[in-house]
Amino acid sequence: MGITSGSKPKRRSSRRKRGATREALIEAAFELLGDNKSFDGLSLRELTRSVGIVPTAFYRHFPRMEDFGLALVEDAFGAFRQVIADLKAAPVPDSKMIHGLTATMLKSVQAHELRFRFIAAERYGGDAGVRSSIRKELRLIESEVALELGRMPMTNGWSSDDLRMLAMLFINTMVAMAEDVLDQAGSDAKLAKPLIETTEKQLRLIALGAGAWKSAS
Amino acid sequence: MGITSGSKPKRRSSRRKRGATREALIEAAFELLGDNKSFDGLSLRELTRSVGIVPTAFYRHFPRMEDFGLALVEDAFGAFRQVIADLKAAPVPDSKMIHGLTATMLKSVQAHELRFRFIAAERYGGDAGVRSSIRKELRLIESEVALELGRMPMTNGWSSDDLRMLAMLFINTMVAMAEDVLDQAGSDAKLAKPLIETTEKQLRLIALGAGAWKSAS
DNA sequence: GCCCAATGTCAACACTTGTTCACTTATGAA
DNA sequence: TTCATAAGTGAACAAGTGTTGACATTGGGC
Repeated sequence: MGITSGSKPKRRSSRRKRGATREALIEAAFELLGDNKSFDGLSLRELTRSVGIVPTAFYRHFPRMEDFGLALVEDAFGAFRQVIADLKAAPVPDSKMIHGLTATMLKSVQAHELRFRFIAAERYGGDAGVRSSIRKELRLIESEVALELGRMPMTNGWSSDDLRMLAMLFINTMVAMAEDVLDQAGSDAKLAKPLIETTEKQLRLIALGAGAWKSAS
Repeated sequence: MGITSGSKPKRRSSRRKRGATREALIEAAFELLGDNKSFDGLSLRELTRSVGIVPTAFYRHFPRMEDFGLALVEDAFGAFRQVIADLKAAPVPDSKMIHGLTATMLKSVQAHELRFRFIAAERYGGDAGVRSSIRKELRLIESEVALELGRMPMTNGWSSDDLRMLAMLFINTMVAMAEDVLDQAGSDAKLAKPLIETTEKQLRLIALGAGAWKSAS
């Protein structure tokens, strides 16, 4: 007897590993959202359908849709932090630093395309909970970048307010590039090229401004 | 007899003036979208409900939902152009130019709050048609701003590419301020203050960079 | 004043949606 | 091996959805 004793021919669906369905839901959501949809236009049913579970099973993993949104934000910013780490780790000779930054940024953004699409789309759109959660995460990243900028010789003697101001400007410019690349070019390098060239120019101009800051005011 | 001859007690709803319902639909949409909703989460029925007409009447004004989206973009950018005009018309003594620009921008954005919310929310979110339409409009505004920047003595001898680059940077910074103000401060002047101060600093830094541009590269 | 086009109404269609409830099944720790 | 519990099922509910077609009313240009 043993194993065969309780076996039935009708096994409904091969169950996933422990936390796998949760991840599958998140991944499926990013995919659906990447296809011209926004979070609050996303339905629980099409989500579970594309994962291959019954609608009600959703609640086993997320008690409310709101919690799901926050999980998405968390996951997406995991990718964002990875990008920041890449930027820090990238070996950039000082002369071509800006070029290196944009190139690394471009590659990372394209690698995590769906997550960045999500962040861009939901940053100012739709659900309030998701939005404020994104804002909070961006603030943290601002702090991190500000800290990094403070290490550079160029910013000697700057107030922390000014450092943060510069970090925001830097991030905004980078994010704008990311958004534009995803929106217009996708993974097409040819289309992306003029966008990153413009961004490089902007960063150089900002660097020039930073060099003249305070000493000239 | 005269007027009373054909009158029935059951007049369903007082009809609006000629194009009024169309405008009412647009206005209602902005209001609904301002309340934590996004365009593709907007339903035809709740829209018509809030205007006070029957669902099917919607099609009398817009054959498809898509056309409605484009109408919204057009309307919203009407407001945006108004802001640009305000910026141009504002009497700004050179010494306090940047302060004047941000102040005017802030006032205009708050005056057309709902339209700017819409632009911010749909710029990278949801419907593809709306998104690309917004991008097109922003390009036009970029050109206009680039032209204006080209008139300033600071940009003497700049290539049109560089002018456009600067215009994009300028607009991005302004738009970021607008988005943040709407998202965090609403119409509360106290909350908005630090945001515009940061923006002013950023613009001053950009101006410094522009002053050093090309001559230093 | 007449009349057609613009605008609005009503009923009905076939779906999709979120959430509940009571069950069944598999898994991992004891 | 036992067994509590996490994970998935299926039926059912009351609402909400977009779109159709045929009909009613109004107002502005002739």
